[in-house]
Amino acid sequence: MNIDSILKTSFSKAFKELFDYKIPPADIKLQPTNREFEGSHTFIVFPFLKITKKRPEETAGLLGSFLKKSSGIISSYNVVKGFLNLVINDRTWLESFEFDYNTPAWEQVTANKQKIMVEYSSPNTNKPLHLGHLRNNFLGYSVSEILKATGNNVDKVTLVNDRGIHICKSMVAYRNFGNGETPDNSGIKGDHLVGKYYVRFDQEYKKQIEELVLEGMPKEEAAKSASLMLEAQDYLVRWEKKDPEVIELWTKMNGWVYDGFNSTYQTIGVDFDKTYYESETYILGRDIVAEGLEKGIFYRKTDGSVWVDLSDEGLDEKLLLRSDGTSVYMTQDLGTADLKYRESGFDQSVYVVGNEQNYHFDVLFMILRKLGRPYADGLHHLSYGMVDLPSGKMKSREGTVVDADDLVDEMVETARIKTAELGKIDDFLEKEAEHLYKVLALGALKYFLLKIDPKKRMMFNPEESIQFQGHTGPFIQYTYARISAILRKALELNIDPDQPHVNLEWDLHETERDLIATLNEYNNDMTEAAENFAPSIIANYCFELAKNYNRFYTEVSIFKENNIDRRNFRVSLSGLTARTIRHGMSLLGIVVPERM
RNA sequence: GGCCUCGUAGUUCAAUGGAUAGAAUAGGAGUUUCCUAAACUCUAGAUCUAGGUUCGAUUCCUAGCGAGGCUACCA
Repeated sequence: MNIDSILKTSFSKAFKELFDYKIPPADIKLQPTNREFEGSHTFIVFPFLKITKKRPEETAGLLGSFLKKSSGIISSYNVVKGFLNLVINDRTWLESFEFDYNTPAWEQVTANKQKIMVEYSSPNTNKPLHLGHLRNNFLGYSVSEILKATGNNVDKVTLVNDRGIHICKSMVAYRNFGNGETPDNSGIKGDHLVGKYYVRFDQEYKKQIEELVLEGMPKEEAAKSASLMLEAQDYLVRWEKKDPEVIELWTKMNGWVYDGFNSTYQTIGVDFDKTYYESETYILGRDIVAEGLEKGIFYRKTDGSVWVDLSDEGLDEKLLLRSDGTSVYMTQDLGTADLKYRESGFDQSVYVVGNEQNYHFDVLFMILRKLGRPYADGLHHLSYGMVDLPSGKMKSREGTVVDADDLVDEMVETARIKTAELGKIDDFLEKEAEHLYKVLALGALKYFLLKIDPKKRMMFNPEESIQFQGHTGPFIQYTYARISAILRKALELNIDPDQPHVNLEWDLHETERDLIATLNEYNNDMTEAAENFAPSIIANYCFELAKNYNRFYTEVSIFKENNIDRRNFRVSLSGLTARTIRHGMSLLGIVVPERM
C-alpha cells in the first residue's frame, strides 16, 4: 500500500474540483515534512499559484481542507507560508503496516521484465585486485541485485583482459627470473605471484635502461632497445601466432591468476554468469570497421588507418584501426558489444567502468548509434569515481596501492579484536566466530564503499573504514542482531510470526509511526536505486531504518508492555524491520548476523 | 592549450529548484537494578569567491580561484 500514491490521486482530484485544473497524479510532487513541523508529507503550492490565482496560504488551506474531507487518510493539516503539511491518521499507518507486513515492498515491485547485462570487475591478469577493483566489484554486484529485485532478468558478466603487452611482461620476467617458482612451491597466491613478476619486469627493465644510458645511449633509444622490452614484444608477436611455447606459459600463468581471482571473488562474495576473455574477443570488430567504411561513417587515411570523425557531435576524431591493420581497444569494444547483443538480446547493457574512461564510452556509444545498432539506446556506462587515499591517488609505482586480499584480512582481524573486547559471543564455536568476523569485516568494507554516490570520487581512510560505529555496515548488522534476539524470545512466547497483530483503533507512539513510515518508503527507494544504478540509495535507506529502529527500541518497551496485543504488534513491527534490513543489505551483498 | 567532473561542519558523506542546509565521526555533557551500550539523548560546528536567472539557488547560467580526470596508431 502506497500512501504517496493515494495522496497524489487526492491532490489531482482536488485541483480538478477546486480549480478546474487537470493534473495527473504522477505530476504531483510531495516531499517529506521537516522534523520541526507536524506531519509527514508536504506539498508546496508556489508552482501552482498561477493556476489557483490565490495567495499561497489560501491555496494551501483550500487544498488541505479538501484533502482532509475527501481522502479519508488525513487527520489534520497545517499551513506554513506556501507549505501544506499533512498529518496522516494512525489508522492509515496501521493499515499500511498491515499491508506491508503481508506483502513486503520487494514483493510489490511491478516487474520490468527487461533483459539487462551488467559487465563489471573486468580485471587484468597481470596483477592482483586492489581497492579500486573492490569498488567496482561491489558496485557491479549490488547494481545487478537491485535490478533483479526490481523485476529484471540480469546477466552478470566480466571481460577478462588476459592478453597484451602487459601480460607478456610478466611472462618474460618469470622466464628470466622465475627459477620455476609456482604458487604451490612458494605458497604465494597465484595472482600475487604473477603480479610479483610484473613488478620485477619493471625493475629489471629500468636497470637495463640505466646501463645502456651509462654506455652512452640516449634514454629514448635505450627504452626501445633494452633486451627485456624486445623480448616482451617478441612474446606478443609469438602469442598472436599461437607459438606453442608462449601459449603454454601464458596458459599456465593465467591459470594461476584465475585460481587467485576465484579465491578472492569467493571471499568477497561476487560472481558472474558468464566470463568473456579478451584473447577471444580482441579479434572482433574488424568487420564492423568494414561495415562503417561501407556506410561512409568511417574514413580511411592515406596511410591506411581507419578513423571516425565525431567532431560534429562535440567529440573528436578517433582511431579505429591502425595503419598496419591491427585493432585497438575501441575496435574490440565495438565487436564485443555486438557479441553481447547476439548472445543475450539485452534491452540494456551496463558497463561498470571507472570515470577515467568516460570519453571512451561516449565515443563507443556514439559510434554504435551512428551505425544504427538497435540496442544503442540501451547502453549505459556506470561511471564511478576513483578511490583516493589520504596520501593521494593510488600509484602502483609508488607502492601505495591497497591490495584487496590484504585489506580483507586486516578487516577480519579488526572484527576479531573488537568482538573479543565486547565479549558477547564467548559461547560461539571457533567456526561460528570466524564466520562472524568475516561477515562483519565484509559488511564494514562493502558498506563503506557503497554508501557513497557511485559517480563521486571518494576518500578511503583506512582508519575510518574499520570503524564499526555510526554510519557503518556493522551498525546496521548490530540492529539486525538485536531484533533477532527479540524474535527468538517472541518465538519462545509463541507469538505468531505470520500475523501483523494490528488493531486499527490504536494511537501510535511517535517512534512506531516513524518506523512504519520508513518501512513504507522502501519501495520508492528501491525503484530510485534501480533507475539511477545507485546502491548508495539503498545503503542510506538501511541506515535510516536502523536508526529509526534503535530509537524505537530504546523508547518503548516490547516484552514489558502490559497489553499483549500491543506487545505482539511491536514484535511484528520488529519482524518486518528485520526482514527489510536483511533484504536491503542483501542488495548490497552484505550478510546480516543473527547474533553479534 | 582544449574538453569533462568536482569544491558543503575539523574530517568523511547527504540534500527531485523549496521551510531554520541533514547525518556520521572527532570535541563537550549525560543514559545501564530494564528486550544486546557495536546503542541512545543533549551540545557546538559548514554551502570556495563574484555576478545573474527565480517568489525562492548547495542545486540552474556566466566569470574567477582551487582539486582531479581525459586529451596515444596503450588498454
